[in-house]
Amino acid sequence: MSLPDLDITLDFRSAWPISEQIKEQLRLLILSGRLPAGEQLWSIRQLAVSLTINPNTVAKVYRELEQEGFLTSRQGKGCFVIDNTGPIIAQERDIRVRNLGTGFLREGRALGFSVNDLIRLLKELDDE
Amino acid sequence: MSLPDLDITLDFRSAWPISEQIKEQLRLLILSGRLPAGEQLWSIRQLAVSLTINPNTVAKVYRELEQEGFLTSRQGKGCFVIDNTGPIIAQERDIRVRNLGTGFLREGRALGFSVNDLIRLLKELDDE
Amino acid sequence: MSLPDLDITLDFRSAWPISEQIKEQLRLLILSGRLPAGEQLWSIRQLAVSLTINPNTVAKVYRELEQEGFLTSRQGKGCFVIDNTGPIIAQERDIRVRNLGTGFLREGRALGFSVNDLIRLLKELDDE
Amino acid sequence: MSLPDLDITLDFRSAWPISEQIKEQLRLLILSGRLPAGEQLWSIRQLAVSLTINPNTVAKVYRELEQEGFLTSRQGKGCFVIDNTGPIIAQERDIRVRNLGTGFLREGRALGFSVNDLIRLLKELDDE
DNA sequence: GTGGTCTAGACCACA
DNA sequence: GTGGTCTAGACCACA
Repeated sequence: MSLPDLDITLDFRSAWPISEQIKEQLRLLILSGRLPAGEQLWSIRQLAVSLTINPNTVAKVYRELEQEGFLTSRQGKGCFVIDNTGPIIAQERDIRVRNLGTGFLREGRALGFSVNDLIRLLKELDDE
Repeated sequence: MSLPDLDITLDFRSAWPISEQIKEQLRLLILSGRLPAGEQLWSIRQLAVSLTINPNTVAKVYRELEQEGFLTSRQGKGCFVIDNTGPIIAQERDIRVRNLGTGFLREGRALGFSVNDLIRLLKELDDE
Repeated sequence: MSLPDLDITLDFRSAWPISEQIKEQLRLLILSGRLPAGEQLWSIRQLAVSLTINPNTVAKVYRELEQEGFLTSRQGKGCFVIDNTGPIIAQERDIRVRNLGTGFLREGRALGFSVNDLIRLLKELDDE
Repeated sequence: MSLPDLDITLDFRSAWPISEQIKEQLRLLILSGRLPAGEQLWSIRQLAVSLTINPNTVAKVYRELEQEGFLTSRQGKGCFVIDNTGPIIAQERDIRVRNLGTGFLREGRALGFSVNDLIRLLKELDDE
């Protein structure tokens, strides 16, 4: 299979369900373009084996991502990344990064840090 | 009750367990000092009613936060915020903000944004 | 349980999956108001027993209807019909009846019947 | 190929099996006479290519429609529409339109519409 | 082989 | 008791 390493990591001990963990990581891979538009995804069985989880769980993940519009599946053929180059995806990317930024700002402030503290931190983390 | 509005919001439809949602928000309120050291928390029943959830859930939350060292409970009196001005708390705050920053940086980059994009975004969000 | 007889009938031999059969009938019960707004639905286990199917199948049905906005579920409490008296539901009802009418008209014509034939048929069926 | 455009449309995302979707549309084309008696149908390969599905699926469809009496196949020559002008076909047409009407009436009523509402709707749709 | 549905049953979170 | 997640495994439709 020519798919790149998906680089999906699961925390089986987390309260966050593993299906949600996979969904979030796949969404990010698609939005970021690391999974190119039209690309065939790992088959349900392959991904299940490689993550050592049950095929049903992967099937649920794919079904829900299909409903959200991130991929399409076809009987007997496989699952494919939808076109992720359009303006809707670009907009979705913007929304996500803004949400992340807002969360970081809000929590950071709640912990007693100023915007400048947070910016300094980002630069510092970037240098590492 | 002299406690300020706790400003805890729950998403009942989320896959993230309600108890975890409450714990995370209480941790943040304590770390940030918005719940001052020594302050008495809402009683289990009060919080349960005000969040429209079962007292068992609140009891579990308090029990676990006590184990983590965020609260102490005194038989028959209630639960109280531990001293949140010490160096351990300060260190904990640093760890959390670094984790948040790392996450923001990682996800932001994955979505195709540079550190400078992210910093610009933080400034922009700060001005609003 | 005070729920009225749901009057859901399944055809286990159909190519149409039973989960889809249930979904369609529940949608209709909700849109028609026969399941009143806010009403608690049969529990997953109750409905599974009464239809002699697996609870997982009912859970899937409820989950998908929740995503479509027909009901909401709460951990440990149950599943509830959403407010079905609003204008959106009225509009949805209109859309559905128009689709049905269009389909009837199109297929009827394809079979060689005129609109008047179809109207006559409706009256005749109504008298029975 | 002199066959008219078959005008068969498939919904690959539907829970309704693709083979059933094709069968139903072919039945209607034959019953309606749009596929004239004795007419040669598309070859299995042609139809498969034009619908972007697997030849096995088309073969299965043709085999089942032959069993139902809608087609006949002649070794090495192809599939042909049976005579659709006889009384049996006329009767079949009647049964189908009655079923459609019954369904429209039942669902329409369930949604809160009267027979007169439905008749008015049919007239309105006919004018468009 | 690939996706989709369904059953059976364990286990957890919440009421 | 009630919903939610997950595993294990059968069986079907489609390629």
